[in-house]
Amino acid sequence: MLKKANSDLVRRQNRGLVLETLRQQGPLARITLGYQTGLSPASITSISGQLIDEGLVYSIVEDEEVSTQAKRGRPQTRLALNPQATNVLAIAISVDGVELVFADFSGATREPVRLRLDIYPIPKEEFGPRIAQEIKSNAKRLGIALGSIKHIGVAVQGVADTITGEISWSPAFRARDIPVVRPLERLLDIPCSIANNANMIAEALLGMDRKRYGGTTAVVFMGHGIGLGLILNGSVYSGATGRAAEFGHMNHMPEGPLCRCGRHGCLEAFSADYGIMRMANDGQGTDFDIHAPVLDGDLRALELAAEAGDTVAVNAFLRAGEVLGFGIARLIALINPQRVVLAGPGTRAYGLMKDSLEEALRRGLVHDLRKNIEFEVVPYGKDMITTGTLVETLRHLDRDVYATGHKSTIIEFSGRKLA
Amino acid sequence: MLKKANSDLVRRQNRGLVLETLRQQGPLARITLGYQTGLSPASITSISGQLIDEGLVYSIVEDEEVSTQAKRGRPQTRLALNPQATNVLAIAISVDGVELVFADFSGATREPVRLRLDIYPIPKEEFGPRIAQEIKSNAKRLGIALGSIKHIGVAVQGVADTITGEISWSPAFRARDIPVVRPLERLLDIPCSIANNANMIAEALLGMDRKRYGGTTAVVFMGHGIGLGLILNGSVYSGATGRAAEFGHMNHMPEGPLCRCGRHGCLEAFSADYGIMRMANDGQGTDFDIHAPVLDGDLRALELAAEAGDTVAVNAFLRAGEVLGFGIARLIALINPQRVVLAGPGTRAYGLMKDSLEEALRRGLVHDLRKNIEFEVVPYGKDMITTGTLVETLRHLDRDVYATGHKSTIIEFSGRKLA
DNA sequence: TTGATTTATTTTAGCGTCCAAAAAAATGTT
DNA sequence: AACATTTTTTTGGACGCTAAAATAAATCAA
Repeated sequence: MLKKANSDLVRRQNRGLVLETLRQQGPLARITLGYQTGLSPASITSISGQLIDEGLVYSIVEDEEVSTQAKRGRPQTRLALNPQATNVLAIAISVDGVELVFADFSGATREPVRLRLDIYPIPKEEFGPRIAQEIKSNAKRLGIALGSIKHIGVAVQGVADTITGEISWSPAFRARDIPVVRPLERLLDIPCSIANNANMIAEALLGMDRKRYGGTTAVVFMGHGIGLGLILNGSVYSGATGRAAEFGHMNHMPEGPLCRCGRHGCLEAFSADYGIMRMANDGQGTDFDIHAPVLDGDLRALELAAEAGDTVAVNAFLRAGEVLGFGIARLIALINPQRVVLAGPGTRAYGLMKDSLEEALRRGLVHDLRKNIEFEVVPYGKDMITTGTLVETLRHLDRDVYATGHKSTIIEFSGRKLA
Repeated sequence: MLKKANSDLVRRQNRGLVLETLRQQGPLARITLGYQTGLSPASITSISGQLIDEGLVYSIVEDEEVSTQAKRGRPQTRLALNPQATNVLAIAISVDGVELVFADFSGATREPVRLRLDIYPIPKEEFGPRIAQEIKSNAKRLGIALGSIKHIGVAVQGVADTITGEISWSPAFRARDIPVVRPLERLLDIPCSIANNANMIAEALLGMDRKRYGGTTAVVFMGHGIGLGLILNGSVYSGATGRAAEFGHMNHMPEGPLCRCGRHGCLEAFSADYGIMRMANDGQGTDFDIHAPVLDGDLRALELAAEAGDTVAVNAFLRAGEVLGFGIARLIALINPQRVVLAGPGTRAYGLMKDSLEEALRRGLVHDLRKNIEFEVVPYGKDMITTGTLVETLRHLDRDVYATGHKSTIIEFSGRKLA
């Protein structure tokens, strides 16, 4: 259903457009900004004037002639997002621990902070307060005023419920339904949101190259688990109840090996790191502790063995690739994306899985669907998750918070209007 | 990325809103319309005035006091969509043949026209012209001027490419890549679009009850094939390249029975009517012609046998239900919809599949995901597909064609402006 | 050095849309 | 007939956008 439109909408949308354009393209002169947004120079003057007054944007004073080689005419003065306008915080939670990344309004980040916390056994009510405490002390240490932080984005490995703001289930915790958003908002008085980390990788890709990933893209995350981020018509889709897609727990075969979730035959029971290790260790998984975190050294050793031709190791990776291939075939049959991206630390062993994965795609998918899909493996950077979280958080500020303008704020100062 | 906003956008959106509100809620007084849309009475007067001038809406002259019991105050005058403003046409193509349904701007339909055409063997270039011919003659017969038809919506069983406007593949044709949109537009000079019939059923549900189906709903169509219509965040999603989801050809098991698409183990090879018949006939499908259309009488007989307790028949339905259940479990793991709807003629035998389907859901899906999903079977009406197509077509007119207003049209009359 | 030229930005004047408030319309009540 | 009530229309103003004019700030050329 359509929504009512009025001049408020127009202002919000165009302000948001200007902010997003500056964010994506870096500092731009007003004339370029006008060209990129489609707005007239007059409107740009008006909108940017307000944004400057509000301290969100500033006019760059070009020292010397910079790069712009002496051209005729009045020189351009470029506008940029003001880094000091606000701060944001991204939090990544996984079996590897908890990481905080502070950033300013321009998106520039501070050094990531890795918390020294054993979160696995933590009782569910203690997690939120504990993190809030860490945020406070680290912000203080870095000289960031708590009040200057306008949003906190949390990315978690596992199932995040974006509506209740809880971690429904995560391999990083023994507990379930751990409240995160509520306690952080209450204790810190900062708006907060939570999402699944595969979705945040999708956001990061979208932030990197909107043209490439902007249509319909499936981002498969391979690591301690198998996750999925879906980009549909240019924006990241998160499930109906706010719960992200559970691709790793899509069933591959009814009577398969035991999964960490308690079911049998989930995709991730074959293709996540623990599935591969189990397959290599005993082929059937009878005496293998699937809940123990897989050490990267052990996995690396298995990869080397496979590369050296060890049959058991080779087969473990081939099986992982095959099952992943069928999973992707099913995904394609449902969603029909233009592009499938493999990401995450698990892609390091992609070479060992490639053949069986492609064979599975051939067997599991009609040619018509397969032929138009671009397939790619992106090199994995550990910071993709926090980067994506920051992208999402800053876009939220651009579109929903600062696009509105401060008119209402001014009125709030009292009933008395400014002359 | 956001788009530029201006007063043009405001007008279009609000005009569209008024048209959609009248379409969904029937005739309304201006005051009610204002309340429903959130627009002020002044704006409603202005917008509806224009719509009336353009002949899209008219003011109902209430003969006598009608239902409105004598109330104080100026009586309401209700506004309604003008049926004569335009006509539209929905075309449904399936193995059962081709059906035309003409409707006016209010959505009132004429008697469906079932074409006498054997389309299966038709060469791909002949289909479009042939249909165009039929449209012309039937419109003439019904006294509908071709020029009054402003849009044609086509729904097809199979894979429709909404971008090229071709039928990529359909069980109703021997040929592939049959152009539809292009020839109809060229020969009739009427804008045309094509979609998958499961998507059109989703549109029909959405049109019936927006609140119920408006969030994220998966509509599974059971019939000669297994189709899927996805409603994501309130609107029907069609795949990236414009190709609708191919749920029926999602692989269930690598070495399964042969499917009509040529692969082995597709969902529909177990659960579509021909899959069930094959299973009942020989259990393995060695000497069963899967390409022959299944006669409804035969299927009905099998259902009766199963209801009477015939083991082979019972098992065929149970197997169909089981595989469909696993397919739906996989679908849920990916999309996490709020609601799953089963529709189509195949639901007649739902009672025979229910137990195994539910058991498969239990085995294939983590409890967390399963517990929040509403599951329902809707009784199937043959007209759902054309109804959905008309819903979509009329919404397109409301939002994209008539929302724009006729200002540009007036200017087009010549360079000369009207005084 | 000065005026012409060029390009970027700001100002001005006007337009379209929305809305609050006032006015008008159309009916019922007393 | 005067008043009350409800709906619809009209009026006057606000907001945001834009074309066009004006202004600003530089280079170029003589």
